[in-house]
Amino acid sequence: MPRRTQAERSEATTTALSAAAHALFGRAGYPATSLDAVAAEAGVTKGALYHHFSSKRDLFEAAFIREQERITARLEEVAAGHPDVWQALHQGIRVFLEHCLDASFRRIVLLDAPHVLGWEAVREIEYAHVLRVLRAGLEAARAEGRLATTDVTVSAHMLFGALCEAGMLLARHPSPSEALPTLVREAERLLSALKPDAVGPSLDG
Amino acid sequence: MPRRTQAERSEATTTALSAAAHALFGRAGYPATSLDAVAAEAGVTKGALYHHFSSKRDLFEAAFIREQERITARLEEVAAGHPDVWQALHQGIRVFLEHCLDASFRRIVLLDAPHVLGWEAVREIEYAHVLRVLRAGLEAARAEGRLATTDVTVSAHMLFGALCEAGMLLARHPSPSEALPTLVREAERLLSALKPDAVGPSLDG
DNA sequence: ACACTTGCATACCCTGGGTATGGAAACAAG
DNA sequence: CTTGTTTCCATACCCAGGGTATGCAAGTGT
Repeated sequence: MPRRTQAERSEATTTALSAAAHALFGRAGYPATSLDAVAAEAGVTKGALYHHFSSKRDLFEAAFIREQERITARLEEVAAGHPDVWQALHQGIRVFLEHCLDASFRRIVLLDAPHVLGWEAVREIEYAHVLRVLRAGLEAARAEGRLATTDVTVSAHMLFGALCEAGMLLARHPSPSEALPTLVREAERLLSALKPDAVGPSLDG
Repeated sequence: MPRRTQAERSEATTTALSAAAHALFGRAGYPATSLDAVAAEAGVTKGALYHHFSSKRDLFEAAFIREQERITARLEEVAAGHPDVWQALHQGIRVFLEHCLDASFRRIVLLDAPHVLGWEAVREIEYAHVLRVLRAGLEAARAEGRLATTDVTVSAHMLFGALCEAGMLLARHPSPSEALPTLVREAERLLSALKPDAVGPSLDG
């Protein structure tokens, strides 16, 4: 590699490290992934790693953000393709659940992130990605007067929690393609609770 | 301590270790808790620890089960005190959310367990505790013809996921006591989606 | 051409999970 | 009450792996 500028070198190793970290964290999980292994996979040494990332946690955060951007891009695509708010939400649910079949996503986002980054940090980052899209969807429905929820943020969070659990359930199922319709149906049932004509949380029979 | 039988000694140190582990894991979290610290807190050494527990993970599992038993006992109490199925479920939601204000519970059950034990193991254990109670509640409602869900297991899981997220939200709120009513309301809204007269997951407007 | 900064490799430190060994106390058998 | 055996646990150690310190070569501003 003759005559590369500093910025080029820097960017090359950074992305190589980020990609290697993403691959290894997603395959083996956080604790089973050593920094030496990441550096080796990226073709550099730990010295380079610590020059660009301050800690293992920092490196993991990069991988986490990478995953967030992937799923967010998919969801925004879906949202853009469906002018009707509820249809967009329904399709978004399906796409999210299908996305949970990806082992790296589950490992990094659902299993390791809360523990490694802490709930606060995860929430912060997700607010700029997945939760932003979900919130936007609910907000749009509310603007059209088609949402009964008082607190959109809370609803988005709870719905997201339910979807994550459903995603794990789906992935663990012996035949995910068979289980998917049921999961989607039940998820949509929960979503429908937010519609204005739902029975609501009254304490009747 | 003059003349103690083997079983007594064994049981004493085991419970001491278990209690110490529970305390430290709950306060500092899994990675920040060293086995030396646990042993010291229990008044023994690592030798004793490894004689009774096979690994750090094993020790954590004991702490996790301890937490499961605590919340499960509370919920069964609630269930027993409310003859009406839906009222029991409503009260159960409130009690669970309030229980999330306990930092040890959040740390051990919500944050660390999935990562340390793996989702499968957590699910297995929760099936014998929290999820068993929730499932029983939903099953009871179904037996009375007051539940629309086709798959009770799936509904229980998703509801549980939503409640955990709500619990984290509650705990992080600057004034949990103020936030609690909203959280409970929204949780009940989701729960009401399972009632037979809810609008359902149809693809209407 | 010069000092100076950036990018990274090598070598090292040290916490902490896990193991191996040995001894003391309790139990079983004669 | 011995004597062999097992249970319980402390001491000492191993080593993987996250993080740090140092040094050097390749780029960079003047």
